[in-house]
Amino acid sequence: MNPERVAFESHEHDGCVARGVSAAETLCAARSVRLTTARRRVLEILLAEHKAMGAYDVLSQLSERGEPAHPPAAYRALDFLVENGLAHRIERLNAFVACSEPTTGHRPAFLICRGCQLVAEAQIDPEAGVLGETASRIGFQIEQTSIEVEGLCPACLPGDT
Amino acid sequence: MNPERVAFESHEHDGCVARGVSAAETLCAARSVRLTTARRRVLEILLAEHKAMGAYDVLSQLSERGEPAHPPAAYRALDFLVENGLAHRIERLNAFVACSEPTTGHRPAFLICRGCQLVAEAQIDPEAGVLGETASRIGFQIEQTSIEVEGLCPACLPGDT
DNA sequence: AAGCTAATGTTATACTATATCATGGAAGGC
DNA sequence: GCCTTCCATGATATAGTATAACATTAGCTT
Repeated sequence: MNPERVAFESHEHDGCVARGVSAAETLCAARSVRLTTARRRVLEILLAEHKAMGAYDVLSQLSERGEPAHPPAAYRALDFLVENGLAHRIERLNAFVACSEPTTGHRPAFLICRGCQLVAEAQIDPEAGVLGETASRIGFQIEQTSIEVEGLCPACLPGDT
Repeated sequence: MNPERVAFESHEHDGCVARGVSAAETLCAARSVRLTTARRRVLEILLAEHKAMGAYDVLSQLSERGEPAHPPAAYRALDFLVENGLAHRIERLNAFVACSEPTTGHRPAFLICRGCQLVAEAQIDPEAGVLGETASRIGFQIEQTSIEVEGLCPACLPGDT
């Protein structure tokens, strides 16, 4: 399977939420961190789309489900998910997306379609390649990376009618 | 010269502002766009540091110089500079930095030091390497890229006292 | 059950960015 | 020279994103 294709391929999406939550439970248990109700709800909301959602989008989804819906509720849950690799922050969009491969520690790159808003994750090691080479040459120690590209996915390319 | 080293190397910084403004003038003339006073001031402010500055940091610098200082004044000038490749937006920081190589059209990567806040620009072609390969394999058409790494520059690494 | 720690509730506020409409100023045509 | 046109700026208001600070609750350990 090519993780980076998931979002753009048509797929049985129903399973995404269930599988994602289940993977998260396993991961949290292994780490002895608590996937509380609030955190699980937010994860479910993110998993329901392959799109990036703003914190306030998440908030209104919470509100629709009758959950507490003040900003810190959303941000705290999102922070937890990001810290634990269950979600990622898309800096270009000030938004969040569920991780598509939560079992592996990783620093993915993102392909963001400006047509359909889908976000795909590509498993890329930023330390490899020219960037890592440049960093090590000048003695820069990489801690965090954001690699985000915006453009058009195959389905949104003109000509694909 | 290695452009990506500029910010982290000690250098005669006085020249940076003058050279940057002069390069901007040439570039704007060539393109028949206007480097107005407001835009030049903002560019000077950015060039005075190799750090990323928030729009409101720029705004208070403008205010200190007796320039008009309402948010649109800063954002408009910053937008102009970014559109014309004279400055870059650092998404991770919601901030802006003067371009260190304004003469060339480019989509640079950024090395952000969390110790001293300096931002260095690395001339990297994002379409090369694994990312471009992945994109073309799945048929994703890249339009914009943000490649930003955060970490510690040589001078801020512990052990360098 | 007591006591500790992590998580959540609640309110207020800080920070980032843009919409909108009014005003001013430079460049080219007549 | 003057007009027109377009681009840039002024000015005000407001939208959108994120966190500070402190009170309260809930889960775990003993």
